[in-house]
Amino acid sequence: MSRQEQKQKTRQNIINAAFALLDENKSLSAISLREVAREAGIAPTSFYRHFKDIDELGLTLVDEAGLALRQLMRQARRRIAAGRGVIGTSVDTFMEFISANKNVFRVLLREHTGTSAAYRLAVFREIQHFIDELTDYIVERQGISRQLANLQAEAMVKLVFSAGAEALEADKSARKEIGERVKSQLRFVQMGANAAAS
Amino acid sequence: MSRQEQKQKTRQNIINAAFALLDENKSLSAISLREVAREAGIAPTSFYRHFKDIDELGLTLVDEAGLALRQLMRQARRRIAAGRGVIGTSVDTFMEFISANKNVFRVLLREHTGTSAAYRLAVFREIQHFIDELTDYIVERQGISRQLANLQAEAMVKLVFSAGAEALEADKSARKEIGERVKSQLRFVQMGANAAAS
DNA sequence: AAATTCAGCTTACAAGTGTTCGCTAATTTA
DNA sequence: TAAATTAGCGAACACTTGTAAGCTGAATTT
Repeated sequence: MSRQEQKQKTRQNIINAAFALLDENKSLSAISLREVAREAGIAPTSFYRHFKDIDELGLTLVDEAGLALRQLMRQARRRIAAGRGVIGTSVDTFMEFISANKNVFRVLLREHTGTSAAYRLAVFREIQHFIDELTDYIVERQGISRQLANLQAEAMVKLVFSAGAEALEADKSARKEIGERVKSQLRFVQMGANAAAS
Repeated sequence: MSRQEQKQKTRQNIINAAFALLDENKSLSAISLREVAREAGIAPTSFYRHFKDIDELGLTLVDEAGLALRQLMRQARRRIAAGRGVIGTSVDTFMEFISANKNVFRVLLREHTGTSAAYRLAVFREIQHFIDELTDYIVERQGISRQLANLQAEAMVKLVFSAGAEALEADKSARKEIGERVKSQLRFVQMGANAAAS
């Protein structure tokens, strides 16, 4: 294994260790450098060979989480194209993603209202990205004004994220129920926006 | 001043100190006992004369915040009774409350997705309370089924809280804009729910 | 083959943490 | 008035934290 490869691997170990520590009882600002190092199996001081700060690691995690989110969106669109309803498919895909990547979603959720302005901004950007893409989709699909579509998209994303927050700690059957509720609520929003357009 | 009075006063000092520390960069789980004691002007060890834990203080803060929220609701209802639209009045009242009690609202927001299960549950209960009261109001006012009203209320509260989160860090003009946006979104939800009822 | 680079290590330190113990001084009770 | 209670304090404890300094050994370059 070349030196570069090894370094890359250790870096990934650190990232994985951090995600593993971000369970329901720890936020980004609460994980310590030493803790991460311990989990990653390296000496505390070796951490600095890979990240300037613990904050730099944090921002990396937010980036990775945002990336995963975008992949999720693509997946949802693919499924929609294959038939079925937009809202139903999207929510189901989202819920599946959450239960399969709990800690990834947790980072976004937690840091969205967290204590670090930098993290908050980073998460905000990821969510905005999400809203923008949904806005495009709605404009195209429902043929309403961009402004209305944006309001609708924002409301929908917020509702879905809120539901996701609840779903994180729920078991399978509760998650299903949460999913159904949010689907109804999304339909309210959709109908309301369409009504407002005419 | 009697001994009891004095003790009560010190206790309140501790609570106030804690709220003061909960600015945009600190969460409940991040404030240390010693920090609070310093701010309250007492010795670290004296803290234990008033609270068993720092967690006990945390739950007290959540309770106080919830109380403030309920007072807010009452105030909003009073204003509505005095005329004007429901949604407009409620949102305006809410936004005023937030800018006047930033740290109080911050506690609810932050700990809602925070790292302590106990805090999360406590906040969840406060929000649920809020939703329940709104549900009653909607049933009475819009004459739709309890189930639909509950879905509507939940969606509305979530949207308002999300908007509140943004408003916390915004300046006055941005806050106004956020308020207008969420009002539109609430109308979407309302129209959608009414449409679903018929 | 010799020189350079550099990921990872050990050691060390100052600063902060929660919590125990025993004391004091003043209020409250008997 | 004497005894009991108790809010608040200082000292001390065993931790954990971030980070600086300097070394080692193996991969890389010359």
